[in-house]
Order: sequence, then structure tokens, then C-alpha cells
Amino acid sequence: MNQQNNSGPFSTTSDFNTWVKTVWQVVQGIPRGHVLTYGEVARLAGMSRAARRVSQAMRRAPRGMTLPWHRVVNALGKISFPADSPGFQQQKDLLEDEGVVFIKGKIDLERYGYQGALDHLLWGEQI
DNA sequence: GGGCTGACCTACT
DNA sequence: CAGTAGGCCAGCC
Repeated sequence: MNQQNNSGPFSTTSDFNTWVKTVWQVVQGIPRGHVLTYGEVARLAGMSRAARRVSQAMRRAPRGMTLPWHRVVNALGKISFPADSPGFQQQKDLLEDEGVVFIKGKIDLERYGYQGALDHLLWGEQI
């Protein structure tokens, strides 16, 4: 399997920088109309306890690169920007433009998360 | 070196 | 279901 299950801290800064690039690739791999939580991105990149570092990684992304940062939300299915910030509004707009529905300010992760997408595929259920 | 911060998470109340 | 507490670790004073 591709999971290396490093559960400890990074031994060097360059390890962290390498992991940051992996995070970018994971985020770029999120299909349109779906979302992942910070924790899941961290786990898919090989560091299960590094959810907080995922946000740092995306903040470090060069401006030239196209990174669907808006497809990453917190474990509650909510946007992690303050509700009155520009970032919040932009992220919500981008997600709604992809067909993601907010219910009481929250995204239904059973439906738009990877696990939810897999379940719908297995059950052949129409949304 | 020490202390605080943060686009977080889980477990518990 | 909402709120709290403790844990986590790279960056920045």
C-alpha cells in the first residue's frame, strides 16, 4: 500500500517540505464537487496527526499553481475561516458553484466526502 | 532557548 | 446537539 503511516513528528525541515508537496498533490486530486477534511488530507499524505499542518501547507502554495484549496474543510464539514471573512465567502461560493450544498452552514460529509462518494458508488445510488 | 499562535482533531460533558 | 479540554507541531517573535 502507499500508506507509510508515519505517526510521529518530522525529523527534519526538509522532510516537512517534502510532505507539503505531497499535500498539494492530494488536494489537487480531490474531484470537483467533493471535499476532504484536513485530517483526511493529512492521513492520505502519510501523517495522520498533522491536520493542522495541512493549512500551513496550503498557505505556502505558490500563487502560480492551481490548488483547489476550497475543497478542504474541517471535520465538522464547516469552513474554517471566520464567517465574516472574505475567505469564507469565497470558499462557499466556489463550493456551491461545484454543486456542494450547505445545510445550516455545514456540508454533508456522508455525501460529498470521499467515503460518501464511495458509498454511493457501491450502492449505485443516485443523488 | 521559551512561549504563543493557528484554514485542526478527538474525546468527553 | 453545543461547548470544553487536552493534544498536536511548525513558525514566529
